[in-house]
Amino acid sequence: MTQIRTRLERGRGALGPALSLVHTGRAATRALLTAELGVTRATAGAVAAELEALGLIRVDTRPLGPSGAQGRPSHRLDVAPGGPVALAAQVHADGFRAALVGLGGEIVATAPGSMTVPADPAHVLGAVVEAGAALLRASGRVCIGAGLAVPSAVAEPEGTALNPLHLAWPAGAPVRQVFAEQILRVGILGPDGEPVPSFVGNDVNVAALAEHRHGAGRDAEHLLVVASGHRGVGGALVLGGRLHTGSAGLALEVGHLTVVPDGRPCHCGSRGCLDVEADPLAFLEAAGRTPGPEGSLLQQSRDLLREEYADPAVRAAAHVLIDRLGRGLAGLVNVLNPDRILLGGLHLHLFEADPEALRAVVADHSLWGRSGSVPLLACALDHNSLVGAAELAWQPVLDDPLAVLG
Amino acid sequence: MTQIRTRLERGRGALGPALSLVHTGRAATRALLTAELGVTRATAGAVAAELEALGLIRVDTRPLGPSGAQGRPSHRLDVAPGGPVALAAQVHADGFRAALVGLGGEIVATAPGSMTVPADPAHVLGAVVEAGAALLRASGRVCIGAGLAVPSAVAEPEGTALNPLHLAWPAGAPVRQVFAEQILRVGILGPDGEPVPSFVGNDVNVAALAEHRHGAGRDAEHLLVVASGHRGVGGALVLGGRLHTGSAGLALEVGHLTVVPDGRPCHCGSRGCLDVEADPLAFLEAAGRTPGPEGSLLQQSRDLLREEYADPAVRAAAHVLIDRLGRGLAGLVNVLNPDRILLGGLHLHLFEADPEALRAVVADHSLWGRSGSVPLLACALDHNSLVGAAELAWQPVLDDPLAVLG
DNA sequence: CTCACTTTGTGCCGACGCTAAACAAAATAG
DNA sequence: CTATTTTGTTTAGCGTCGGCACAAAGTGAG
Repeated sequence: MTQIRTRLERGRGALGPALSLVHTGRAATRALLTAELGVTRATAGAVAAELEALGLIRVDTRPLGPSGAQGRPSHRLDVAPGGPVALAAQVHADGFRAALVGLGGEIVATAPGSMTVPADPAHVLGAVVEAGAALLRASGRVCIGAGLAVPSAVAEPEGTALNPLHLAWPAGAPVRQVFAEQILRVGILGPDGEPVPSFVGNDVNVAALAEHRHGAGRDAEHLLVVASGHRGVGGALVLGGRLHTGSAGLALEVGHLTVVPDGRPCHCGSRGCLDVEADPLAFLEAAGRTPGPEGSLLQQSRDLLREEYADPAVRAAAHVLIDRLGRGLAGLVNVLNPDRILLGGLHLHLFEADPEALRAVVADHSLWGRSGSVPLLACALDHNSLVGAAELAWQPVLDDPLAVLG
Repeated sequence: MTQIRTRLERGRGALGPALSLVHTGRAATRALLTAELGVTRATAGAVAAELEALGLIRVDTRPLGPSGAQGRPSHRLDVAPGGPVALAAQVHADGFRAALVGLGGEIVATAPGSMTVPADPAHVLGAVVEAGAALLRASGRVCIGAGLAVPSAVAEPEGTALNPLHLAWPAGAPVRQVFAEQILRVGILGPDGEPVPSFVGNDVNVAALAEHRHGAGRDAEHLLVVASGHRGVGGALVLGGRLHTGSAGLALEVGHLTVVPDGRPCHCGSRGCLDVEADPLAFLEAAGRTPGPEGSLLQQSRDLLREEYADPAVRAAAHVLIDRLGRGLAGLVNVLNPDRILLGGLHLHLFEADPEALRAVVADHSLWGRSGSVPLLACALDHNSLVGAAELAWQPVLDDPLAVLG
C-alpha cells in the first residue's frame, strides 16, 4: 500500500529563472512571475512554493492595504529573512573587505581590514576568509558560496591574476587556487557539509555584474562599464545578463586604447594609452598637483573635483581627461555598440563634473554617435565589487537552486 | 473508434539542434547525433526520422564498405538531395550575385550580374531577386527564405543601410524593406504559399557566420573576422555560434581604430584610422602605384602581392600594411579576447604573404599576446558572403524546423 | 449591504517529450 | 560458428507543463 509514491513536482525547469527574477527585483508577486516566465499561474504558484520550501523566498499573504487596483490582490514575494548568504571578499590597494550578501544583493554584514604589509596572497586571502568566517558565525546564516574580487585580469580557466599591479603579488599568482585553499583551511562549509565553492573575478567585471542586476545597469542588454580606481583603467561588458570575459577571461582590457597620439609611454610598449592618460594619477598631474601621502589617488582626485572645481587649472584638467575618456569610450562604442555605459571611480566623478561635455565627446568620435547616442550613467551601488563578488557565488544557485540546496 | 488518436512524437525539442549538427557537418551518423545531443539512441532515431520526413535529410542505410570499426555500422545522415534551398543575394561595388544555397552551405546554383548603372536600391534588388527567381524555377526546389549581404552597416531593428559607400545608394536606405518588397513583387513563395521571409546583413558579418559554420572558423567559440574588400575595413564577431551585432547592429565597426598616430584624415573626423590606412587603396599608394582602371582595387592589390612581391617597394608596402593591420588586430584582441581570428580580402593576401610577420605584430601589441597568442587563419570559403546571406535565411529553420516546414 | 466583475491562487487531468530497458540487427574477432 | 561490440527500434513509464474548472479576495455600482 504505497501511500505517497512520488508527488509530481511542477515547475522544475523554471526554478532558476524564477529565482533570478526575485533576485533582481523583477517579480515581486506571483502574478508578475507568471507574466515574466511565460507560464501558467499553476506553474508559477508551484515554483514559488518550491522556492519557499528551499528557504530562499518568503510568500507574504497578508493584505497590503488598498492598492487601488481591481481584482484579488497578489501575495508579495520577498527574499527570505535569515536565508542563505554568499561570502563576498575584495582586496584592493589599501586593504581588504569581507561581507555577507543575501539574495537580492543586500549586504547583510561587512568587515573591513587593512594590509599593513602587502604580503603574499595566501596571507591576505587567509585574513579575508577568516574575517568572513567570523561574520558567518555571528550571523548564523547558511553560506552557499564565496566570491572574491581582485584588481587584476584573471585568466580563465586557470584563475590566475595576471597583473595584480598595486598588490605586490607576483604576476600569474594562482588566486583561485589560493582562495579555495583558504576556504578549505578555515572550513567554510555549505548546506551539504562540504567546503563551499569559490569564485574569483576582476573587480570591474564583477562590479558590472552587480550594477546590471541591482544598480544602474538593470535591463540593459549590452552593458559597458568603464572605471578607474587607483591606477589604470578597467572595463567590463555584460551581455544578456552574463559577463563577457572573452575566451580566456582577458577581454575588455580597455586601458590600452590609444587616446593621445604619441602620448606618454605605457608599460604595454605603446604610447598614449587610456591606462596612463585617464587615471587618477594622470588627472592629478594634468591639474598640476603632486600626489599627497594621505588618501588614495582616487580620493585625492575626487576631493579636487568636488572642492576645487572653481580653480581654472582643475576645471581644465577635468576637461582634458573628459576628452581622453570620451575618445576611448567612442572607440569601444564603435566595436561593441552597447545600449548603456556606466562609469565608475574617477570616471564617475569626471562625468558628474560635466555630463554634457563627456556625452559630446563620445558622440563626436563614435561613428554613429550623432544619430543616436548611447546613454551614459554613473554607477549607482555602494560596494558594487563586493556585491558582484557575491553574484559569482550566487550564480550556481540562480542557475539551478535544487542542485545546490535540494 | 479512434484508430490512431495521437501518435506521440519524440524528439521535438531536439529537432533544431540536430539539424544544426547535420548542417555544420558534425553529425554524419545517428550515433554521432546521440553523442552530440546528449540524448538516448531512441530519441536520436526519432529526430532523424522526423527530419527525413520533413525532407531535410536523407538516411542512407546502405553499407559503406569495411569501415574497420567493430560493431554494427551506422547509417549515414546526408543532406537531402533536391531538398529546400535558401535564396542568397549579394550586392557589391561592381555588381550583384544571386545563388541558391542548400543545407550544409552548399551552393546549388549561382548567377552573376552587373550593375552598369549604380541605380537606386529598388532597381538593383529587383534585378537580384529576379535572377534568384529564375534560378529557383530552373531548379524546381522549394525556397525557405531569402538573405541579402550588403557592403554597409545595417542598423537594427530598422534594417537600413547606414553607409553604402561604394553603392551610390542614399545613406539610411531601407534595404530590408526594399528587399522584402521585391520578394513580394516577384513572388518568391515558400512552402506555405506565402512570400518567403527575407533578411539583410552586412557582408563581413554574414561571411563570418558562413566561415564559422562551414569554413575556417568551425568550433571557435569567440571568432573574430576582419576583412577589406574594396574600400575600408570591416569586422565581425561570432559568439557561441551567433553573430554579435551589438544593440543596434552597429558593433564591430573596426575601421576606426587608430593605427597611425596623426595619420591621414578619415571621413569619421579622426586621423590614422584602420579604414584609410589598411585598405587596398592604402596598399597601392604605399607601394607607389596608382590604381588602374581595370579590375577592382582588391584585385589589383592581390595581383601586385602575387606577381611582384619580389619588388622591394611592394614587399616594404606589404610590411607597412601588416604593421598597421597587426596594431588594429591587437587592439581588438585586448577588447574582445577571441580564440581565433580569420582574415579576408586584402588582409588574407597580406597574411599569406608573410604570416609570421603579422603574428609577431599582433603578439607584440596585444597585452597578453606574448604568453598565449591568438591563432590567425585565412578565410577558407569561396563566396562566404553569399553562403552567409543564406545562413540568415536558414536560421529560422535551424531554430525550429517544424514551425517552418511542419 | 449586496451583487456583478476582475484578478489571483489551486487542484485535477491529460498531453508532450523524454529516459530506461529489453530486444533485434549488423558488423568484427577468434 | 559463436561471442562480442555497436547500432537501431520498440515498448512502457514518468516527469513537467498547459488547460480548465473552481475557489478566493479584492473593487465598484446601485
